[in-house]
Amino acid sequence: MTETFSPAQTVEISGFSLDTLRYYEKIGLIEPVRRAAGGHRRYSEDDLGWLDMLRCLRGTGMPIAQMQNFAVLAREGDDTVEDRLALLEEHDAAVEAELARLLEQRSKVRAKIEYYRAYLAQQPAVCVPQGD
Amino acid sequence: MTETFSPAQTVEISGFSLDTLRYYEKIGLIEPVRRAAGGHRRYSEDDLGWLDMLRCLRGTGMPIAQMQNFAVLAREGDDTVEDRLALLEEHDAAVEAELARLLEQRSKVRAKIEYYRAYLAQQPAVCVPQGD
DNA sequence: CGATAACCCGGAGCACGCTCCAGGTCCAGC
DNA sequence: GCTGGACCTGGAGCGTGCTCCGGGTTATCG
Repeated sequence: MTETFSPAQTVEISGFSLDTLRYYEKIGLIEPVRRAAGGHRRYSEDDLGWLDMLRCLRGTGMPIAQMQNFAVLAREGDDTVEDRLALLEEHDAAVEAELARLLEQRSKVRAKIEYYRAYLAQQPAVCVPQGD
Repeated sequence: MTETFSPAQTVEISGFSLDTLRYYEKIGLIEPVRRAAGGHRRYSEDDLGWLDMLRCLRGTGMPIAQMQNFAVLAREGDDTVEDRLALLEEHDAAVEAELARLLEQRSKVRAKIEYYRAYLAQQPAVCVPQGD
């Protein structure tokens, strides 16, 4: 066990591009990845788990800077679990707010759509000759 | 009637910054705004209505480029209503998809939160002396 | 009439989050 | 052994969407 994954496999699994993976490592979002003899990266299962976490956070709009805070805490060990939990809960609230905002804005867009539809219904087929 | 609004009022009402208003005008998202004698802008009620539309679109994540397409159609007159409707419907579908994505990702974040909570529950109060 | 605030313009700058590039190294298959 | 593809590095570049700056003009208020 303790399988490892090539960069290409990791791209495939994580959904991050190769460049993004290296970028994340460079800025400390990922701990330095183990290397094979020749210097090529070998991502561990733990790395993939962490990448999955990052995907969740990015996918819900967490800024890089905040993910960095989270990464620092994660690296400090088990006694930061409470802090991390707090950070996630705060983020969850932010996501909730964003969802609410989106829903509200969507309803406005839909109102505009209805408005256009009504316009078209009331002013039908401009090009159709009337009454022959 | 046919009230007009100063830039400051328009900022207040539209929620866009002064710079953003001028930027939008520059890139053609807004038609050239009428000016008072001295060259200061006077936004019309129509302008405000259009700004409200832009806010809906931006607020639901429509890229500037697409809003520009929309603006061009709007400027071409009433016989583009169908095209505009199609554009809005397409956008509405995109918003829908984005909402679905967000909801799914949120559930993953919440799963992580639960995981942390479980960890804390199982490993309670590290600092409390055990059994005196 | 003077001061202060609001506004004008063109253009530069910025924050974010990647993405691409050049010039090399490593490794798997024939 | 050689070739082609995957991978390495540091650093530059880019797309988006504003935001800020400097220097000047116009409006408002006491």
